[in-house]
Amino acid sequence: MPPKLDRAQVVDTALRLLDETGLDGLTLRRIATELDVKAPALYWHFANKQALLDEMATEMLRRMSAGSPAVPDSWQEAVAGTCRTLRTSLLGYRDGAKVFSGTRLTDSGHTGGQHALLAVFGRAGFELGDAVLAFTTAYAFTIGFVIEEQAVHPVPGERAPGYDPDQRAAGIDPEHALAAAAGRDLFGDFEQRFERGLAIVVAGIEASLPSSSTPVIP
Amino acid sequence: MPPKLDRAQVVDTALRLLDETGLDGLTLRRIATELDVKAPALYWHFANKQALLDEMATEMLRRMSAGSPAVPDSWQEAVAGTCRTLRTSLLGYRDGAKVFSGTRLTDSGHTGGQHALLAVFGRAGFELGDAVLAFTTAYAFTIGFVIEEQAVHPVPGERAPGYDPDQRAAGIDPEHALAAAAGRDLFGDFEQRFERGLAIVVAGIEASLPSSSTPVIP
DNA sequence: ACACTCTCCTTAACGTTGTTAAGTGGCGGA
DNA sequence: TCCGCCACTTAACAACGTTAAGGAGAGTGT
Repeated sequence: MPPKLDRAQVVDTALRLLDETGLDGLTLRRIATELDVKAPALYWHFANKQALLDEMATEMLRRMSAGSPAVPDSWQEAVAGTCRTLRTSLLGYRDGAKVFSGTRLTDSGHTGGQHALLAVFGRAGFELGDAVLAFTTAYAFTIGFVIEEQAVHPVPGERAPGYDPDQRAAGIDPEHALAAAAGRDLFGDFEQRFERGLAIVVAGIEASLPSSSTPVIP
Repeated sequence: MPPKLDRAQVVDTALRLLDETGLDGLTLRRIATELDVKAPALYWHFANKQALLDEMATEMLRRMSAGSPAVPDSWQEAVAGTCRTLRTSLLGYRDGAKVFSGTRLTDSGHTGGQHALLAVFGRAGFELGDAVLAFTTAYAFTIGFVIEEQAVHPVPGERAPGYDPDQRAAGIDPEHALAAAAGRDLFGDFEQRFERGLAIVVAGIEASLPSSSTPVIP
C-alpha cells in the first residue's frame, strides 16, 4: 500500500493554499487538514516548516524553468527573458517574492538555466565575472521590484489598503510637492515600470561592461 | 509623573533587540521584559505587533535621513549616494531589509529626501516620470541586493550556514560548470558587487532616459 | 504460523506566541 | 472627597510549531 502522502503532494497543496491564505495564514495544521491528515504527519516528510518552505521555493523555480525552454542568442534577450519569467512566476503565487527570497534552495536543478544564461554571456564575449555581475544585478532588481509590487498588490488585481495614491498624496507636506506628485507613478502601472526598469539595467550592462559590444561568434 | 513608556522608547529598544535576536526571535514579551514591563502594556502604545514593526521601519528611515544631509548637484551622485546610504542603513540592523520591505511607513518624514532627490533630477532636465522611474529602479536593485546579502550574512562578518561556495560548487552537475564557477562571485565581495551593480544602473539611466545629458542649469 | 521490523500516520501534550478582557493604583480636576 | 482618566498588571485564550509515544498495516524471515 502506497503512503497517502509524499513530499511533492505536500508541496503542491501548500503552494495552492498559499494563494488562498497568504504566507501568514499558511499553517501546518491548515495544510494537513487539506490533505486529510493530522499536522504531525508532515514531520515524517519534512524536518520542519522551514524545510517545507524551502521546498516550495524550489518547486516554484522548477516550474519556472519548465515553462521557458528556449534560450535566445542575444544576451539582452536572455537576461530580460529570464527576469520576465522570474517576475511572472513570483507573481503567480501570493507573497511569492517573500517566500522565494526567504529560503535556501534545496535542489540544484536550477543550475541548468544558470549555466545556459552564463553561456550566452560567454559567447557574447563576457568574462565570467562580468556575466555574473550582470545577471545578479538584473536579478536583484527583479526581486526588489516584485517585493514592492506584491506589497501593493498582495493578490493580482486588488490593491492593499494604505496604498491609495490620492490618500498618500494628501498626507504629504506641501513643501515636498514632487514627492506627492510622484505617488501616481509609484503605485501604478507596474507592468510598464518593470519593462522600463529592465531596459535601464540592460542598457547599463551594455554601457558599462567590457566585451558586450563584441559581435556574436557566428 | 510621566509614563514609564512612550512609543519612541519602545521602538528604540525593539531595534536594539532586533540585532541580538533576529526578526524571528523578536517577541513582544522579550521587548516588554527589556523595558521592565509586561507584554500587554505594549498594546497601550501600539495597536499590534505589525504597527510596532511599521514604526521600526519608519524609524530606520528617519535615522537614515538624519545621517546624510547634503544632496549633491549631479543626479548620478545623488541617486548613488541615496542607495549607498540605504544599503548601509539596512545592513546596520539584523534582518534590516526584511523588516523594511515587509512594512508600510507610518510617517511622511521621508518625503523630504524624496523631494530633494527628485528636484536634483528635475534640475538635470528629467521629466518627473523619468525621475521616478530612475529612482525606483535603483531603489529596487538596492532592496533586492541587500535582501540577498543579508540572507548570506545575517550578521555582518559571519556567514550563514549553507552558503559556503565550495560546498555549493560540489553539489552541482558538472555539465553546468559555469554555474558552479559562478558561485565564487555569487557569495563573495558584496561591497564591490554592490558598487558595480549600482554603476550599471546609473549608466543605464544615463543611456536610456532622455534629458539626462542636458547640462545642469547654472 | 508467528514474530519481527519498518513505514507512515495518530493522539496527546508542551512551551511560546500574539492578543483580549478585566481589574488596579495613582494622578489631576471639580 | 470623590470622580475619572491614564498607564499598566494579572489572567486567560486560541493558535502555532514541534516532540513523544503509540499503533495499524504491510512485508520479510524462519
